[in-house]
Amino acid sequence: MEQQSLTRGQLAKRSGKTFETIRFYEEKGLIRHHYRDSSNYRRYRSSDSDRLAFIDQAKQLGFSLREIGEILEIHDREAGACKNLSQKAQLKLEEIEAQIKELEERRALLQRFQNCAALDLADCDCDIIAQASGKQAPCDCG
Amino acid sequence: MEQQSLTRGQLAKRSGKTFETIRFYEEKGLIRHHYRDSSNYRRYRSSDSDRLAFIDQAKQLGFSLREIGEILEIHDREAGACKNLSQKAQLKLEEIEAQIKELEERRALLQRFQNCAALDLADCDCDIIAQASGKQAPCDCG
DNA sequence: TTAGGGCTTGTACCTTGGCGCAAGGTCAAG
DNA sequence: CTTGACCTTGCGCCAAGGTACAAGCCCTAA
Repeated sequence: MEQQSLTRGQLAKRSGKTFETIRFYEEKGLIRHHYRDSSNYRRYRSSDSDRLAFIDQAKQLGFSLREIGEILEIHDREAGACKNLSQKAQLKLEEIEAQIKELEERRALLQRFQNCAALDLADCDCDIIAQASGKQAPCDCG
Repeated sequence: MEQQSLTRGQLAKRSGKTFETIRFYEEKGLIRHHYRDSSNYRRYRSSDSDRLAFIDQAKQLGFSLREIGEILEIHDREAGACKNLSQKAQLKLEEIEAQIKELEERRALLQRFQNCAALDLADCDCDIIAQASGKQAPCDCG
């Protein structure tokens, strides 16, 4: 049994994307139509909905569309290209570690700011702007 | 002694911003020029460089320019407006907590993917795309 | 035959945080 | 008087990840 071909709208429906998004992904090289039918309509393989599911998963993992494009290209080029994929995953993992670290620092900073700002005293004369330049010491506000 | 006024370029230099960024921030309402001189040049207070330093700090804390605008507006409107600022900081803190949680989940997902992809076997026939749709079980690759 | 739904293309728009260029006004020094 | 540095305005551009709309073609059913 031959693989069934899908129009853009059909593929969109199956994959939970919009009609326009399919075109967008195709422009970005993430998917390709298989052929054009006699009405010049794009025809996709039904397996392309798996491909779109993969794109969603990869987005969840934090890969950008550009990166997903690279991953898919590797996948299409070399069968079972685990090595390259593993490298990409490793890099992304390091990126995420760095992002977490950054956010944790930001949280600490913000908590300090919060400690200051939370002291809602009527006679508070701290000036967050003067503090920013270091001209005024961080206030105790009380 | 009067506060000295600065041209756009002077303020830019002092605050480590570009000439254009100053205009951009002014369009966004983050800063305001004090007056226009006889040549129609914008003139800023020298204290505006503190304001720009504050903007930088707030960006570090994870506030968007829009949010910083709101904070500055509160600051300008009410002296020592700690209460509102505290609320904003609290919200941002919660936002950051959520982002960290999300990244940690992403990290866990990615580690699982990594465990699979790292098995770089010549005879690996796992297909990450078929896996994405759930049609193929995650491979052991060996 | 006509209405509708689906498809085609090109193009513009959205947000965020700016950058960059052109055409012109202004000012001080040489 | 001219040159260069500085300023003015208005515009268009970038990435990312889409969304949206118009004008037109295609096909089918009533």
